[in-house]
Amino acid sequence: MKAPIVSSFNKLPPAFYLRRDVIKIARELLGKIIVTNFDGVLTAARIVETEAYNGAVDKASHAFGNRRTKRTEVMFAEGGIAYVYLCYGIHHLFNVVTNIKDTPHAVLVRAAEPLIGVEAMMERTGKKIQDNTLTRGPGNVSKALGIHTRHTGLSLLSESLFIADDGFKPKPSLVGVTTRIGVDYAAEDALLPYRFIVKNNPFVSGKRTG
DNA sequence: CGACCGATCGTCT
DNA sequence: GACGATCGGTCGA
Repeated sequence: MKAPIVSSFNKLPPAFYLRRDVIKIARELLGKIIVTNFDGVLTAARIVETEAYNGAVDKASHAFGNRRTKRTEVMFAEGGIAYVYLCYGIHHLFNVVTNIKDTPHAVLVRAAEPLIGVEAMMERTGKKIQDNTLTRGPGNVSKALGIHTRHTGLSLLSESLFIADDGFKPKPSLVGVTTRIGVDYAAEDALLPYRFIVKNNPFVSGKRTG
């Protein structure tokens, strides 16, 4: 199979990530393409599910109350880099850091649709058959794309990891909004409508369909 | 279907 | 020393 021309992908510019409204950015990331090129292996997938984490005022955010630790420090940097952390000792969850320096906003990518490098994704995930679970759920997205905690802090304008816009946008009527998954501990903030999905897309995780 | 459970380890208390 | 922004398997209805 012929390798697609990656250079035709338009990287999202720094200005995309530097904006103040992380909710809006989370919605706009639907339809964008994550491209990774680690160790000469090219993979790409279109984002179909995201969650916004609204920094210091969001009880669900690791940076709630402006909590700075070694792990969360990258969220306080200028937008346009990756925040990757280990969840349950097993899963490497990929987030997009947004907003200006010292405002720790982030968008968790929860699901995507494979575009390039399906075979590599299957090898990385150990899946023997290609199905909707390949890039369904945040743990699987990272695993399939080869994203690891070692990549935390890496620029999203780098050659090995970036987010691209090919002009595709999901129809507004197909964008669903729900509460976030797995953040019950966040009390009233667990009720915020910060999760965005492409309706009817089989890669979307969870059961809340918006 | 839904409920439950084990895996596995860096991070923070 | 406890606990996850999870996943995949199993068990029972």
